[in-house]
Amino acid sequence: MEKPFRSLPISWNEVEQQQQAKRKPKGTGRKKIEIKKIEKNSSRKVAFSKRRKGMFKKAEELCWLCDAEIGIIVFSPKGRVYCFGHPSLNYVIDKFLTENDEFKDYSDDSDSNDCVTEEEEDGEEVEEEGFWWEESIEDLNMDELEIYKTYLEKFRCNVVTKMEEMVMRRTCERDFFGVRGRILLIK
Amino acid sequence: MEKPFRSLPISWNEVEQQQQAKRKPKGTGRKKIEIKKIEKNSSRKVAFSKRRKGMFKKAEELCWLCDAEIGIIVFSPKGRVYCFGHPSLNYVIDKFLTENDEFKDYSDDSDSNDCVTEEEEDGEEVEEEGFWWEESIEDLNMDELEIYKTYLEKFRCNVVTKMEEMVMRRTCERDFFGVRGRILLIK
DNA sequence: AGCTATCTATAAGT
DNA sequence: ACTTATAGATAGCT
Repeated sequence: MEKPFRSLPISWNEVEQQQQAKRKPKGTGRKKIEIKKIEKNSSRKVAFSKRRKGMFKKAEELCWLCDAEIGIIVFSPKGRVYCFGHPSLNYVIDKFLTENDEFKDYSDDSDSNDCVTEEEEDGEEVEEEGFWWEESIEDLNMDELEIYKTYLEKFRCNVVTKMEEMVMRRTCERDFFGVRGRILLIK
Repeated sequence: MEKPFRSLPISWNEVEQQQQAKRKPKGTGRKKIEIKKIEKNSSRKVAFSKRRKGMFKKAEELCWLCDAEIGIIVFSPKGRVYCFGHPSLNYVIDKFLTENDEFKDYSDDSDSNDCVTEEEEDGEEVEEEGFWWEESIEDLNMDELEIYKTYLEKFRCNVVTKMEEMVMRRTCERDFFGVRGRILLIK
């Protein structure tokens, strides 16, 4: 055991720093916890906030990395709701409920081709008009404006409802675009 | 620098182990990745599976630790659906939809400005009556409708901007109500 | 489906 | 809120 000191992969400086750090830790660091209800009120609130954000971030990353569609609804014990949705919560819920209703045939592909982006369906006629609210209303005539007004009513109703909810719950995380959809303006 | 060896917090054995480990790493270890769509098919599949499981675990822990109610729906790009629900997915969705549908009278406005900043643009007139989009447009005449249209243009422009931003970020968590403001309808 | 180095999330403490 | 040590998640291999 007569190795020369210089063979150590850790320098004296580093060792000193480590020892120094051990003497006066600025924080205690993360501890292992049991996964059971946190009884202390303040701790539970902090954990809820941190972990909720963490989970939503994970969801966002999963959407982005793997092109997934995700909807998340979280109710706190107090009943406050927090949501995440991509492309929108209502889109995901609708899709889920629809698929649940019509007994869709999920033939087992044994996971082999999952998470593979589906190519454009050729037969599907997709209107490329865009969203109705993206249309300019400058050129609309009175009749068209009337129709627009109808859509607007529905749209505004959703906005107001959403806004009141958000204000009440003091959260701005709620997906607003429940009214998202493509509607062709009749001309 | 004549410290005795025994003051080292790291033993020779540990040092040897570390050096040994460096010589023959059994894996390359985790690498930092950009959060954008994983183009390689196989990698995306694997990431989707791992991260989906990870997220569901996080959700489960959040439920247990903080007594939360959570529902999660995930669609893979292929269209396969994966769910999580506590106490059950249907319970959470029902609760969410019920709260969404029924119009609630929120009389407590003590905290109503928590997540929004009221801002006056360009010295515009500000009224305390309410939001212009809360007004019924049923009774507006042509001139008033014209004015409404002008506000709507601005409003819609904000909505479109926000939406594009959201699509860019692929998240619907963002606060949409940057456009909130009180504007008096001239009558 | 396992392994491990490394990155990331987060429990405690300030 | 901010910091920091550490538990936990996971990218790249096999």
